[in-house]
Amino acid sequence: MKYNFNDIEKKWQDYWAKNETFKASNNSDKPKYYVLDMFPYPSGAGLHVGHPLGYIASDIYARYKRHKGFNVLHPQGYDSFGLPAEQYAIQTGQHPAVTTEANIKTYRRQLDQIGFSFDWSREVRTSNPEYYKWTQWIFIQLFESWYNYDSNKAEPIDTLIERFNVEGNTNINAACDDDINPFTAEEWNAFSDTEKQRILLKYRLTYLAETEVNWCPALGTVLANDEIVNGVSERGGHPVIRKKMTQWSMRISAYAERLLQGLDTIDWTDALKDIQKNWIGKSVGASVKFKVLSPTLSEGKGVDKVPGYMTGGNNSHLLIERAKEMRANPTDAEAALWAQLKGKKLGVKFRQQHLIGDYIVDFVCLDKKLIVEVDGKIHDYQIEADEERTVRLENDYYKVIRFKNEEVLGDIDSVLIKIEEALAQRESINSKQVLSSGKDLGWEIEVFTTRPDTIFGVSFMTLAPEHELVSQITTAEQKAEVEAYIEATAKRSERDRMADVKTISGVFTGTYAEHPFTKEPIPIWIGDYVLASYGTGAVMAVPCGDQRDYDFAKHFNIPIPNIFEGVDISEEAFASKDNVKIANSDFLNGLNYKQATKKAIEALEKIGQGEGKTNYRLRDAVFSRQRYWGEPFPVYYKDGMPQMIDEKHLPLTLPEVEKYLPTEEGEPPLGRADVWAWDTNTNSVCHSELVSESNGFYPLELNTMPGWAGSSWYFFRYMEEQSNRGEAFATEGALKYWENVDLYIGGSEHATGHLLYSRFWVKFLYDRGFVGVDEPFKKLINQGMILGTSAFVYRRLSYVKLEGYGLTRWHPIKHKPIFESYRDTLEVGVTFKDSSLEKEILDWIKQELPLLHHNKLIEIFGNDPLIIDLLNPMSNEEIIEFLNEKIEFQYQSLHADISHLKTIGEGSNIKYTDELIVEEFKNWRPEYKNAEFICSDNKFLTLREVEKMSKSKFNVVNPDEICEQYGADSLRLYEMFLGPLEQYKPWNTAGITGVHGFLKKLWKLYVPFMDGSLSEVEVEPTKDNLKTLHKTIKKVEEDIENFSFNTSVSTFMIAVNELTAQKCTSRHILEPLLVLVSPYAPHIAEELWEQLGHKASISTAPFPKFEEKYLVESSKNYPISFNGKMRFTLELPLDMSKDEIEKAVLAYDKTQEQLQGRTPKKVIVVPGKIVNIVG
RNA sequence: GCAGGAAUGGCGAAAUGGUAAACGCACUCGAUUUAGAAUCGAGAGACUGGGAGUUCGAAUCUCUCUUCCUGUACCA
Repeated sequence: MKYNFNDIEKKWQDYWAKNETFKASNNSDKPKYYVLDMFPYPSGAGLHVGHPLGYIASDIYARYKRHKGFNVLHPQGYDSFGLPAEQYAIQTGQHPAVTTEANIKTYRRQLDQIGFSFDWSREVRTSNPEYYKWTQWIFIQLFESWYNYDSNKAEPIDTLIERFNVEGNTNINAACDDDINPFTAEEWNAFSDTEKQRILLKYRLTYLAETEVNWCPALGTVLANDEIVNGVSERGGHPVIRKKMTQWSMRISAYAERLLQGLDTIDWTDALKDIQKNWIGKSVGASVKFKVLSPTLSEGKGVDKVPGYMTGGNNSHLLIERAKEMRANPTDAEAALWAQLKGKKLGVKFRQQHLIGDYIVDFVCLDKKLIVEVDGKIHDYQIEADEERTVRLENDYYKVIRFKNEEVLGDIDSVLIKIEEALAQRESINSKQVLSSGKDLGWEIEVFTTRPDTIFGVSFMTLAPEHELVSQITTAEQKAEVEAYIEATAKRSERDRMADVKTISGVFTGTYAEHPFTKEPIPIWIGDYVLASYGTGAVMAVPCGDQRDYDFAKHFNIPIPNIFEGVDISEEAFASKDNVKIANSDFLNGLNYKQATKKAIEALEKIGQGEGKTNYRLRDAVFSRQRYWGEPFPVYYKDGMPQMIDEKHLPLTLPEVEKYLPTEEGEPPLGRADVWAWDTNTNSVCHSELVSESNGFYPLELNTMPGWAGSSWYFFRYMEEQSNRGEAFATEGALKYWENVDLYIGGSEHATGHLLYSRFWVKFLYDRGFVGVDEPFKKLINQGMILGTSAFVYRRLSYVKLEGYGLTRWHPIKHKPIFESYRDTLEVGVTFKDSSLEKEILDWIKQELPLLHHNKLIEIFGNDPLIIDLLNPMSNEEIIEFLNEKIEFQYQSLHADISHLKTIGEGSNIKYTDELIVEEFKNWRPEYKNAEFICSDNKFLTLREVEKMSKSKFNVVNPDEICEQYGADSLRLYEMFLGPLEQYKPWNTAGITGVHGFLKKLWKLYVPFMDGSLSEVEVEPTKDNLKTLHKTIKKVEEDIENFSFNTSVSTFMIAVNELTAQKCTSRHILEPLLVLVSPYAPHIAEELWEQLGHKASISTAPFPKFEEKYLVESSKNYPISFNGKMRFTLELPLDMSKDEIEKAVLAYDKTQEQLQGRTPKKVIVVPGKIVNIVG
């Protein structure tokens, strides 16, 4: 009787599929249990051994729960919209639906072969129109909702409109855009429909807004913050730039507080909760307004007040004469334009030939910082190029628009319209002054602080260099320095700033703010340690309580007042909030952090210069993607305003396009669709060319939804049976029965994406009464990743090093690829010189160069004029001479596919070595065909390193082979046996024979039942049999409940070893044992269960009941320790009292031997555990 | 920098404050076998990263240092 795992596994997989063994019921007397795996994306590479880890764990749990009498929902499906299929479509022209379908087939085959107990009747795919109909429906609900902070939940937008109708918006406490203007009910009712829509958009939970987004040109799409890793795209590693675009956004920030609070109600790991907490980034504190003092008020500390129109720089005294001269002699175009601009003809004041910094601009509106330039004459006195000057001016927040002489003279009307448009987009400086209550200049700086208690410790303020007030408050004296600083910091990339956090830099603006309580002047600095994007872009610096402020103050010799009682701040700031009293702080003296914070906020509120405030780091989520393969928005545009398609006309299905690329105009791929407009007459999609608002044909939205749209609610869809899915995303009964996911297993990489967004959507659906739970996943476990061992080959690259123009440049030399066998002295990314290697390269170039060498040079060095123009005029000899000593080298490491490595052993013991099979590697890529391989000892070695298992790293191990060789049960057991579920572990098949051997041994225990060698008489279990069984039941049950699957595999091994030694043939032992094993190794369990004579599947057989009585012992082999060290053991009855044990132990020979006549000081007796003798 | 986690044989790992190293791989020897594989049996091997403390007793609790991993990035 051999254990034919392949046949057995096939047999039971077919049986389960045919009998729908794991189909969940929506009507059951059993308690419910919902086990879910994180939604897989069906990639073209199929499953590798890392993927099933979590699936096996959840499957064990699901099967265990069935044995425990639960009605288990354990579904699976596919997050089938996504980038890879689209990238593939762009490359090959294959429709993403086709490749996705093929990928799903592979996935399904592989999943089936591992024997998962999924209820496939409930499968969902996000790319199915019957599914995304409801994704679109949820989007519409979000659009039709606003967030009311008073009731603290989302409400239908109609309730907001009603309130606008009767009271305007001044009393509304809503999550909304920042730029809301107050209006009364009368004003609201007078607004046009379009205007009303525009305003409502600022309140809706999903809204259109111009946002700065992470644009990835290579992928042609926008990426979310969490899709960017180290400044490049997570998928593909392409560069990402900031770009302004009109996008759909989700007002997730409205839910920041509830997303944070909700974490306390769910059973997730602390690590995961911490990640979400950090991402939400709540800080409680106060917003404080500091009045900006005019320099004259600062009593000699500032400089004389400069009139607002004097915007010239330090050279004004020289330039002003030229400006006057130019005003007197305008060109025709300038004169014509000036006639139209002067005297506030456009509603704003323009000045002509005006000094801005060191420039003279043609026309400027200072209030709106708009400069109008008329080109066409030579500015002989002006050396800088116009472009550079524009950049400098725009750094100062001026907007520069240019016109040509001909434009002004030929069509002055359109020039004026353009100027008016530009003016309309500019904010007025004066309008800000109206809002403020500053004493003199009328400006205020608002800051956010988490430490309002330290307000008396403020000795300066720091603004981000990008802060809008900087250019306005900077005094003439400081102007040059401030401008230089802004320019310098603008050049520093984000990465530079990050890498270099130690350098302290900043500049004084020359202006002072007024302390709200002491009225002392506080110098205002700018510094790039303050981020424009967080809070208000300004901080009140408290150097004694904040290390960065402290460092800044030390560096620039700014006073550091100490406001903490009895704290030494001579070396560093005191940043703790605990155990300290405030001092030198007027009315806050003697208070602790909490009391002082409260009192300071009260005082600020009293004088109207601040209030308690909570800040969140969480930003609204961009929801648009410029992609084809995603859910279309159910949106068309009327008067530029988005309109929702009525839900009864959903789904709005994805149209066909001939190509999956953006259009020539840069529109998303849907812009290519011929049939992509909305006909409001028939409520259906119509030909794009028909668009005409008067006839009711409107353009449809061209963006599609991001990947997280479909995955934010799929767990509800599983609750509904296929047949009822038409009427709702899930019926009320189904939602009520299944509630939410009891156990969710997946990787921690989804911590800030999927897991946060789904919580947001669920809370929203809950608010609007569509679901009855406000958290999707009650318990969540992160499985660790299985790592692969990659192989790296080292490629030697050659460069020409040229110096000049103050820069060093390395020009790559394009010779055939050269690979070197790995040795530990090879370093990646470091350039070095080597004369013999250089000679080789020079010889090669010499040989390559023909007499007319221009084209060849381009072939070798690339078409870069910096080097080609340099070398081309030289003769061949001169070129070689010139290049001498200028060649440098560098190593680059590349992934080789591990299948190109030599193997040792065969069959089950096959192992990859470090050695590369050069011929296979050469044939892998056409560009390696002629590559040179430098071996050592006739071997070409790779560097093996453990990293994430991934197709792109060519280190994947496919589970198919394991299944074929050892069977799915062995794979399942082995993956669990590798170690704790959450741990990261490299894949190594070395131990798989161990678990496979265990299964064979298990099988052997049952052979007597199969080969007829067992007599018909039932064998009664022995005491030992029962002890082994019940010990195992207890341990396995505990282990599964604790998700400690590795230890239960050991427990099975121990049980089988013991039962084999006991020669157990009792059905009363072997039957329950199968049920214990069944969640882990279901195929063998089913087969043996059947062999024991059962007709029904083992899957719902009751889990054996643990009975303590079989483990009860009458005696215990007590470890006897002396001073905590165990010396020997002594068998004593368990019913002995403490005193009796002590007596018995002390009377024992060995005890006396150990004591050697000493009297023990103390004897510790823990009955049933241990005896410890001290002395 | 901050937050979280980890460190036990050659390897993966186990151990409610109570006999440290279970279980598996690899290794050695023996049996069976023409040989190998498979199977069976036997065996060798780590005193828990370093230091201190609490305790009758510490892998486990506290402090500290070292190394590694993960997350996050000047968050006011």
